[in-house]
Parts: sequence; C-alpha cells; structure tokens
Amino acid sequence: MTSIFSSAPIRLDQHGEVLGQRFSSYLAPTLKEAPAEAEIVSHKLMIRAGLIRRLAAGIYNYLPLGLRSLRKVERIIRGEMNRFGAREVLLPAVQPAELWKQSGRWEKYGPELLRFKDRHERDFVYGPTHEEVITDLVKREVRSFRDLPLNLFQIQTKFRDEIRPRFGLMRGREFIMKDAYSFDVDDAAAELSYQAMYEAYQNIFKRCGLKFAAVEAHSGAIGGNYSHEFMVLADSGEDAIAFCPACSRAANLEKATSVYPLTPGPTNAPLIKKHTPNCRHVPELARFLGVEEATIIKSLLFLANGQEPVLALIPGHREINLVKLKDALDGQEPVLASPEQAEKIMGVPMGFVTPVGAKVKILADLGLQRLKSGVAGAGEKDYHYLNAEVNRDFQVHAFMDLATVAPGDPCAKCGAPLTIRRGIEVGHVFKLGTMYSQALGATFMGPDGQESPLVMGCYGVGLGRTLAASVEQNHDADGIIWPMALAPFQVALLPLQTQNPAVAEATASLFDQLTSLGLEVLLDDRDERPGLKFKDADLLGLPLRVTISEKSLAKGEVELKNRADRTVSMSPLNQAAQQLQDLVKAMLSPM
RNA sequence: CGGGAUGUGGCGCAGCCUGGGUAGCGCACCUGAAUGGGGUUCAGGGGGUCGCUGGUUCAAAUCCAGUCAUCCCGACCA
Repeated sequence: MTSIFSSAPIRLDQHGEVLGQRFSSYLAPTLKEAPAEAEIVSHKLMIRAGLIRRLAAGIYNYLPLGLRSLRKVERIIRGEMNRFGAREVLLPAVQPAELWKQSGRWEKYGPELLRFKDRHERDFVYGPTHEEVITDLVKREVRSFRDLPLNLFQIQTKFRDEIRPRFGLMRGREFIMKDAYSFDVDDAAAELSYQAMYEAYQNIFKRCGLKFAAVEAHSGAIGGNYSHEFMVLADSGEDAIAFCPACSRAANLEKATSVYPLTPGPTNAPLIKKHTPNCRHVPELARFLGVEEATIIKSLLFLANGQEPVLALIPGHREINLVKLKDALDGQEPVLASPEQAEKIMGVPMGFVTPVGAKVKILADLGLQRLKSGVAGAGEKDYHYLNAEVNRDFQVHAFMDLATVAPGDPCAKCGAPLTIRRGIEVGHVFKLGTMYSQALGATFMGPDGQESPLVMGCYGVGLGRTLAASVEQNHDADGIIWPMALAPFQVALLPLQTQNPAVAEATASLFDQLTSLGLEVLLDDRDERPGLKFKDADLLGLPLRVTISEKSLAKGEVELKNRADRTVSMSPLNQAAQQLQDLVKAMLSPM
C-alpha cells in the first residue's frame, strides 16, 4: 500500500548528497535473526541492520546504510590526510607482475597475493597493497629534493587471499583501505613524515569515536624496520597487546618483550642422564622430575624456509613466538619439523631432541642466559639430561628474544607486570626506509648533485574494519549504537500513526525543517506498528530518535530519545528542529 | 593446508542416523480485515530441481561415492 508519505521527497544537499531518506524505499532490510555464519557481534549486527550482505567468503556487498557509514569514515580519513599534507591519488588495482618481480615480492608474498593472467598470458596481480606501484610512479615523476617531501594517499579496494577470512568486514579478502606513502630525502625527514601520520591517525580514530591504543608492532609482510599499529580495544580482537601500566609501553604480542621470572639452575653441577619414561610433554616431565617447568629447556626443531634445520631453545614455561623466530632467522619462514623429519635429522623421537652435541644451528631465548642450566632432552628415547649447562654442555649460535610474553611478566623496560588485552588492528604506520626505492631504483638528486634513494614510509587504515570495530565497541542487546560521526543518518524520525493527518503533517514539516538545517534524517514512513519501528530504530542505532504520535502531538510536542543513554525528553514541535541541531552539533564535537 | 561440522523457500530451523514412499515449522513476503507507544491478531495466498553430479533402488532430502560451497578449530607447546 502506498504510504501517505510517498510524496515526501528524498532531500539532497547542494552537492547532491542525500540528507533525508525514506525507510520504505531505501533497501534497509532488517532481520530478526542473523545468519548462522555470523559469529561475532559486529558481524551479526551489521547483517541484521541491513548494512552488508555476504557474496562469497570474505567478500561483501555494502547496502545503502552501510555505505553511508563507510563514507563517513572515508570523509574523516580524507580530511585528516589533507590536513597533514598528503595528496590524494588513485592507483590501479590491477598491477603487472614485473613490478612485483622487481621488488622481490612476486616470490615472497605467497598465496595471499591474487595472481592471474590476461588474454596474452601476461602475469598480473590484484593489488593487496601499493608500494610497488607508487614507488614506480614517484620514480618516474620525482627527480629533485625540491619535490620532497611528498606524501600520496588513496582510498581503494584491495584483495588479499586470506587463509581464513572471517568475522564479516573484520577480516575480508576484498576490503577497502586508505593507503598512504611518504617520500623523504633522509631518515630525519622521514621521521617527521611518520610523526605527522601518527598524529593524523590519532585524530582519525578519535574522531571516529573509538577507544584505541597505538602500539609498537612487528612490520610483517610489508617489510621495513619500524612501525606502530592502531588497535581498537575489544575482546573479540584477533591481536593480543601487552600493556605496561607503569611506563605505558604498549606493544603487539609479537613485539612485546619481558624479563620473565625463572629460577636459575646450578652451575658446575654434573651432567646426569636420567630415565624419564612417558614424559613426552613439558608438564609431564616437570611432574615426573619434581622440577619447575621453567627449568626445562624445550628444544624445538625448525626448518628455515622448510630447508635448513634450526634448533630453538626456550624455557618450558614459555611459548616460542614464531614471528620473533622468523626475525631471528633474517626473515626465513620457520616451519616446525614433522616427527619424521625430526627423527631423521636428530636421530631421536620428538621430545628427546638434545642441544648437547647437536650439529645444527642453535638459537636460544634470552632467558637461557639467566637460566644457566636445566633439564634437556638427552638425544635418546625416554631419557633427559639434568643440569645441562649453557656454554658448557652445548653452545648456541645466538641468544635472541624468542619467547611470547605471558600476562604478569615484568616489563622489559620498567619491570612492572604487563597486562594483555585484545585489540583489532585498524591502522598501521611503517617506516620503510629505502627497501622499495632501492629495489625499484627510485632516487632523487640532492642539492649536492648526489643521487640517493628516496626514504619511504607507508600508512594504512582499513575502512570496513574500522566500521566493524566501531560496532564491536558500541552496541547493546538491542542493536548498534553509532557514534554521531559514523552514523548513517543522524536522526531517526518515527511517525507512529502514519494514517493520522496531524501526525503526517507534523512529520513532513519536521522532515523539511531538519533537512533544511542540514541534518541527516531517516524517516520511517512504513505503515508498521510502533513496536516494530522502535525495534528497528534500536537495531539501526541512529544516535537520535524523534517520535511523533497523536498522543504527544495533542500537547504540541514530540519525543526525543538518545540511543546511547536512552534518555527521553519532550520538545515543543516548533523547537524540535533547533534542539536536534544543537544536539547533533554537541555529539559531533570531539570528546 | 590438516581436523571437525553444515548445506532443505529471503532468514532461522525440523525431517536424514534408527522404517527410503505426496517436503514441513517459525519469521519474512502477497491479499483482506481488525489493531495502533516496544518485533499485533485472524483469515487466505505465493514461493523449494532438499548445494551439485553420479550410483543403489520399483521408489532417494533420507543409503553410497565424488564434487562444490560455507562455518568452526588448528596449522607453535617436542
């Protein structure tokens, strides 16, 4: 049936952007139940509220409401990038393989890189990131130090063929990213560019209304030597962050360091071979011998890049961190040896591998320096050594930080106990140095006539993930609670008795006033019962709700409700628009 | 990639194992009526090659094989 509001126009602003929209014709399909595939709250709510729909694993449609919020994130990001002097460009998503071969990432990037051939059998990739393309562009166009510094950004769809896409927009394969790249004459200048982006990111996530932390991070596949991640704090986050409450150091668990407690073993004690039947794992062995797990030296056999065997030693009460180990191997991927490989290389079953007399490269965690000696495999089934002493019974090639930090471990900087919380990585800033400019030959001429490689930085924000993170942080049992800055519309306008002429008239008038003031309004013009409209309004989570009913109208009033704190107030019909404008303004200003 | 599970109308599910025989329920959708401040009620209606392919059988959603898709866990505890 045609709503009596069907004549109410969709309101556009002077740029043609939609200010006011009618619910009935907006493709905002709300659901009572979320699809079974949705696991976390943001994914469920974004589907139920009609923001997104899945097309394939890790690939999503944005519906009108979802796109509006996405655009808000985009606008905030663009504004801060512009403010900090970055210039917007748009690079192609499809890139020739040659560039990736030049940078070395054609081999290095792995199966996450989506590769394909064109009709001429030429290799292409769908860009997961754009260091190669941007460096190539800048290499061609920038010659002189006079052109620097330069910071270029784009907002564009990327594709990474993730091992395991999940959680809706949180870890999609196709996703929208803002990526920026800075080019400077030297490290000091690059540091300034980095600081500027760091500050821009602080602003971006503050304006998005997120609770976040900037943490020291590992550089990962992008490469480079220094980076911070911007983490939105949420229990459903995929990353763990170690926080020091005392010195306020925050670091990704892959980067966090601690001086974990352990009791040093004796020195100059005799090496004893002991029968240890049925002790395949550390806890069993500790129980059998009546020793702390910390005094057991775990010997883990890895194959660097699946080839060269490497023995990694670590105290029994800590876990090895593969990312740290990879760094210790100069970027070679450590692959845990299979039982068969271990037995072939070391001559004993797993669990009894020994560093004593081992002919392979040995890397030991820093903690072993403090441990001095401990229990180690004896290189024979069902036997372990007691008092195996570092530097006496076996030599290590290097002591490196290999252990994963555990909650309560003393901070490596100040000694205070670390806490571990979970976070969602929404932004990442890197100092790249010259690795890409050197590989691709991007140089500039300095004032002294010398040619040098450009010093680069790169800076990314996941837009969809930022949106999902916001929902993850801002919701209740009834639905989403958008911060004003990201809400698809600022005001929900709910006429309760759509057939009542007075209600209809007041609604149309208020819709006009609000949109004339520049407010964004979603008018629920559906001829539905009040309960359903309230439920949907809560689900969509627009920050302000205006209810117009026969009852309130009889007193010349409308009802205003705040979605976040659920406070209700009555407002005279002729003042409601002004009052709402003030509220929106107040809720938009940074807290 | 390894392990586990699931695939039945737009969404959520039952039916399968354990008796192979006209495909069901709730929500949503359409029509009508009533209702009208927190997912309203009644009546009527439309919509499904039961993921796909093959096999067994007189007969397959159901049994068998393969395949595709989706989700979960893991891919580090020697």
